[in-house]
Amino acid sequence: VDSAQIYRGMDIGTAKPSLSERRAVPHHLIDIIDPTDAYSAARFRDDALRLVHDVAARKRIPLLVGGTMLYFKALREGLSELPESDAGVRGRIDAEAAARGWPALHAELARVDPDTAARLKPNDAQRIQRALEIFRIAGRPMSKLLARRGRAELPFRPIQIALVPSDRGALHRRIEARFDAMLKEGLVEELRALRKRYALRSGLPSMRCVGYRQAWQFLEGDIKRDELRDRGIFATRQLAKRQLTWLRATPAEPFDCLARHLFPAVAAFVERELATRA
RNA sequence: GGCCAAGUAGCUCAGUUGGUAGAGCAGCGGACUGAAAAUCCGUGUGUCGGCGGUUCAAUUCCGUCCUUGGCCA
Repeated sequence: VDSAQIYRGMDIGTAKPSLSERRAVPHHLIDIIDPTDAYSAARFRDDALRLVHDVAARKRIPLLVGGTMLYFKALREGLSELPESDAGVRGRIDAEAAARGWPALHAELARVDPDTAARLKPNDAQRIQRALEIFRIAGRPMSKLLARRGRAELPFRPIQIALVPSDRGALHRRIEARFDAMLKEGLVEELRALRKRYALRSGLPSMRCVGYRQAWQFLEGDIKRDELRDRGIFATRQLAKRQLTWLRATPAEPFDCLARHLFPAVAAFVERELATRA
């Protein structure tokens, strides 16, 4: 469950598991698309359901690991039936936004889909674009389509475990060390090579990933080396904070007796983690 | 040792022709349905370096001391 490790060639900045780790435990949904392409929550849900089925059929236990919380939510709760994204429609909306500004498109959305416009801010480019895209393709407002709940029932019972850092300062120190290590391993050089191999643009989802966005700015000469380090660390911290916001909004379930019985090793791990905390 | 400049929010700085101050970044909180490591929203009391003086009133003017940087010895 990771929206960054899907990209081929983006190894250092996405902290992909090493080859030996992948040999010890088979990993999935890594290196599945080129950095020029885009993935989606819907594709993730389909892929994840298929893989869980396959793994279970081999009498193994599927572990869903990662921090892309929207993907978890899409898997758990399902998605409504909405039209897929369309590059042509998005291109036209982008052009209109460049000319008139997003608040103008927000006002336009308010005319065709007042409910969705009411919950979106006038500057939320991405969501305004999506809502307009849906209306133009489907001819119906997004709010109406969302009213029909997607099929949510899962063919398995997920046991959810989240480790929330108890010391924000320690988290920040680890993030700093992590980004320094990535720079040392050659994050900038990796991106330089990727730019030669693929026709990349700064607006691509892959190039907006934490670390790659800042390394791109560095290669363009927009920022200096120390700014690359600072901004990479800032962006990682902010991502971690958003993930914590998701976790707080996710109702906690007790790690119950059945889970302990089924997964004694996981139970032991959780107990050890809890024991190290005050 | 002398001269000059600077000391204001965690950082970089603005500002107050005297009525106790504000931006960017960071941080913190929140939202989240096919781009989500994305996108967006909210949130700023800090001995305005210390001490003293002038004044109804000083962060602002004056004196002095401290710190930092530069130049001269």
